[in-house]
Amino acid sequence: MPETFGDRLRRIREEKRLNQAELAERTGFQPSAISHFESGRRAPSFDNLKKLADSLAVTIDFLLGRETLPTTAGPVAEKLFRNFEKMTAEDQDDLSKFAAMLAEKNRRRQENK
Amino acid sequence: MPETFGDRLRRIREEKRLNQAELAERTGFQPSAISHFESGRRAPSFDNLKKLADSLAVTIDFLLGRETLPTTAGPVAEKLFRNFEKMTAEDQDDLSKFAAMLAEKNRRRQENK
DNA sequence: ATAGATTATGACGAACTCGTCAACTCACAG
DNA sequence: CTGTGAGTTGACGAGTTCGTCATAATCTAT
Repeated sequence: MPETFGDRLRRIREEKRLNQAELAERTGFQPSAISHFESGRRAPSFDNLKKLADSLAVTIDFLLGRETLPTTAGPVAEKLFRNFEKMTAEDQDDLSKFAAMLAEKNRRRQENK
Repeated sequence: MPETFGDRLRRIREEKRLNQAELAERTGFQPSAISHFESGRRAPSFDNLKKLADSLAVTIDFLLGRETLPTTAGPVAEKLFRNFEKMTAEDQDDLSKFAAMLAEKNRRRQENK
């Protein structure tokens, strides 16, 4: 059985360590709307699909299971990379180290259940 | 005026040298449905968005005008990019703010010299 | 200018999502 | 046991898209 849209949404949300209420707040939905999407009760409309992808900082294609890289998109990612271009190489290294630290922190949390 | 979804759909369809009827046949719509989409009278639903992207052989993100990253190349950018995907949404926000700070610092330094 | 292809527009009921809200389960901490 | 937080489910009217069809408008040649 293939992974449904709802399954994928849930998986990505949990990877980003958001609960339904938090994701609802970011997207401007009711928490129940997230639940409806994840359980397959409703399919998000055009506009709301965009909001979900933005809030999770992933591509819509990734959200829909067309696994083409990069998986990252949206306003947060765009701002980050735009600013990345505007700093010194040294600052870029520092930023990258900070990112590695955050990613590592998340990896360890994943381990400890 | 930003390019609307309908504008983009039309542009891509014409690039592929399809008329509305041909695209309609590929997607299983009525020709009028394509016209409705291109003129902005209707916004395609979740499912139909997928069909359109399939039939035109483009990503949904491209269809929606989301610039696919990265514009930046190099090992440092790639590492940052990979780690970005592996952190919580909140950390992504924090990282982006840190990047904005560094970029701002560099901008001010440029001014004073 | 006439004919044919292409696109545009508008209507119809059916089906769907929307936001909102209430009621319910379930896990877990005090 | 009691409460608190997270998630589920189901309902409601309002609004939208659905497929289908008819018809008007526009373009493209001969």
